Amino acid sequence: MAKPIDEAKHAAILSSAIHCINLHGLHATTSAIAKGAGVSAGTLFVYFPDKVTLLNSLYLALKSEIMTSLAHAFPAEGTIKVKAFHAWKTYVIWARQHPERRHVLQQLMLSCFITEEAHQKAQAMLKEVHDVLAELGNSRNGNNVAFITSVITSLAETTIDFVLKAPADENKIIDMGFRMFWQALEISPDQQ
Amino acid sequence: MAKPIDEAKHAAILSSAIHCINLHGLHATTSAIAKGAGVSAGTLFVYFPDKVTLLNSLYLALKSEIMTSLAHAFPAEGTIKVKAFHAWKTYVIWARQHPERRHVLQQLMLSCFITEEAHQKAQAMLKEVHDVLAELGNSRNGNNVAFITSVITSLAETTIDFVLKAPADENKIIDMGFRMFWQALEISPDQQ
Amino acid sequence: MAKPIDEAKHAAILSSAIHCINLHGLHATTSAIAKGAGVSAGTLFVYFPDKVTLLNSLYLALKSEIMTSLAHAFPAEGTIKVKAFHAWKTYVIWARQHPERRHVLQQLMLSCFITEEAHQKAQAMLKEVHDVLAELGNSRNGNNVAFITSVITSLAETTIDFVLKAPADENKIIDMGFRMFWQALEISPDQQ
Amino acid sequence: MAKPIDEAKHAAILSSAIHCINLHGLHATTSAIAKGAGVSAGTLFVYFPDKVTLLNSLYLALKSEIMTSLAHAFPAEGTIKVKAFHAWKTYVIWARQHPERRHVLQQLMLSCFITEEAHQKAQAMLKEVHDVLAELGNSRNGNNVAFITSVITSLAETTIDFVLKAPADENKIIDMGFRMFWQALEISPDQQ
DNA sequence: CATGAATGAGAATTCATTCAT
DNA sequence: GATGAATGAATTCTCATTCAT
Repeated sequence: MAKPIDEAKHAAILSSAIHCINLHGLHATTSAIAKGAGVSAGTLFVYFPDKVTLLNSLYLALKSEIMTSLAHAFPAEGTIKVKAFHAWKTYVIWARQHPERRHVLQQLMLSCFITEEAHQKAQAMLKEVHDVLAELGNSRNGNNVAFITSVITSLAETTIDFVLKAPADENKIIDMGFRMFWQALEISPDQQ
Repeated sequence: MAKPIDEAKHAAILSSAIHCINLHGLHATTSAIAKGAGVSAGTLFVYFPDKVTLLNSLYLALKSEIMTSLAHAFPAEGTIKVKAFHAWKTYVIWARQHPERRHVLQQLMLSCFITEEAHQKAQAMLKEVHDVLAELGNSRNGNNVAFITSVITSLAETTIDFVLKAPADENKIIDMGFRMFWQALEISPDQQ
Repeated sequence: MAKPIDEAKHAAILSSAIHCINLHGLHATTSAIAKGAGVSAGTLFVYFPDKVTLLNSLYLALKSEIMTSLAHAFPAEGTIKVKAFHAWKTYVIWARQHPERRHVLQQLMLSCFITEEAHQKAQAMLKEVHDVLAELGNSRNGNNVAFITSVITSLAETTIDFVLKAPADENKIIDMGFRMFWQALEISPDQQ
Repeated sequence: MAKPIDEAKHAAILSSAIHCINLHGLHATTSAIAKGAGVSAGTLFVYFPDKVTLLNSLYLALKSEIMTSLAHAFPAEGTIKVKAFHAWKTYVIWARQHPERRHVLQQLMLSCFITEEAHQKAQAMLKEVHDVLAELGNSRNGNNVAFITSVITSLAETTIDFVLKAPADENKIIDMGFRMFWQALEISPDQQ
């Protein structure tokens, strides 16, 4: 790779970017990010050609981290419900552990800086999860996989918001959210 | 008595802000907003003391618009399910009709510019809707009104995303989303 | 005169200008001055064509006020020392009573806004005082009237500074300052 | 180690500020000052965080320069009159050589931009001179050191004004001013 | 005349990016 | 590669002045 030598600096810059963007939004300045990473303003541009590229890299890094979490200890042999619960719980816990990363990711997803290419790479990484959801979707609701995916995501987001507000009830809320999600899937396509 | 303050200009600035922020995010410049509203750069600051105040006003204006839509033709005499469906459908259709307003509102809600005071004013405006949701929450799931509110909101957001992608299926998707939501509420607090 | 009708407004604007400039220097804005005078931003420009003219008018008004004070109860029949003490005391007391006017006058005199014409008009107003000083100068130090004038002024300014710091000792300081001034004049032009 | 911070540029900015403020008062713009110093608008803010800090730095730089002049060739072994004459002459000549610096210093001293801290730092620098004046004050007029200080300063200012108007008579005026000052000190506290 | 909204040319300051060291 | 001073276009906001009401 043409990547510069010091992998640690690359990571430090992304990590500092998370911290700065969490606090100041996408207005976070490159020099603040550089300072937070312990490098000079100029060095940041050795690792990332410009700020937009940095933001896209950060977006992919965060998405990738979530994917890695989901892949870990994945119950490949379990029932579909077990798989779904694994994904659900993993995501909620990741977000609980890293609320600032989630906040940054939300801002990046809404921003006009993320390129179509980055969106597609992120999509590709989701493949494994997508397969589980496809299985779910197929077994339940016609072929509306994309819709199911979005519903699970948004219910998960809501669950996370509440876990963050009431950490003590984490397990209770995770369960309750998952039950709502599971129940939601019980509809039949033609039911009124 | 000089030129009286021009309500139309106030509205034009907010409207231009929606357009600019939709395209360029919160980086949208005040001078672009002013130009889009057909006023000079300085005039914007006659109507809003500074950019942050403009953003907060915009936030409240959008929230207020949604509330007005919901209040219109509200089935005060209907069953709880009828009321909930009215709210659901109204919101989804508003967002379908004004995707750029929704996008701007999402960005504002994530941004660090909205003051606590504005959040509280918005909350207060939601009172009517909140009451419906409270009724729902009480009749179903213990007292978890806040959680129910968030779930309905997030499911609605997801529904909107899909309506925007497939406008032809609008009614089908609205129904499907609402059924998922309704079904989700069927869980009992102690169910495993 | 082409002057607009309301003499009271003219005065109110000058009075407000004194207050504003005392607090914020020559950066004081015309709209702040107008508001302080109880008139609208536009009305100020009915009475003064522009800000520079306002500042020059203010300069002349303050100089004129001092002249009026000096002329009042002037001991035309007294000895030269009596006349000088009258002038000295009158000026010091005016400044003690109106420290903000003195502060504004100092700023105006240093500023680059006062026209040569205004300076000359002020000079002309001083004629009476100038005559006393000329008499002083002639009786003592050759013809160095201008220098004497400056010396008396600067000693007076210093005296004022101290009266303002220690109002209780006003009379003592006024006397002490005057004695220093009088003593200073005792030099002979060729003395070493 | 990148470009080291350029002391010459720092000085050039202060020097340009003197020139601009002399001509246009404290309204002198930062960009005019930057241009005059041969640096870009942004560079000025590398050396001074904001305009007010620049003005305070300039104030201290000018005061410091005067102090350095006074300290140079100070007749530490001379009589009190010799010391006083050294101070007097040094100051008058400095002002004659740098009338624009004196004009700027006068404006800064009257302005509302100079912080209390800067005033105190300037005061501290004056210590040596203050000691001479204290000696003067004590030997003559009770303990009125502060008053004596002010008198000498104001007489010096007057002297400078006249030297600037008639450079040919410089020495004559310096002597005459000093004799007036010296004579002024001859008063006894209780003399009428 | 009085008003104050409208104007737009600046003003101070920021910041992504470059480049000499 | 690393540094951080230098840059200057861009940005928010100000304010003397005008003019429609």
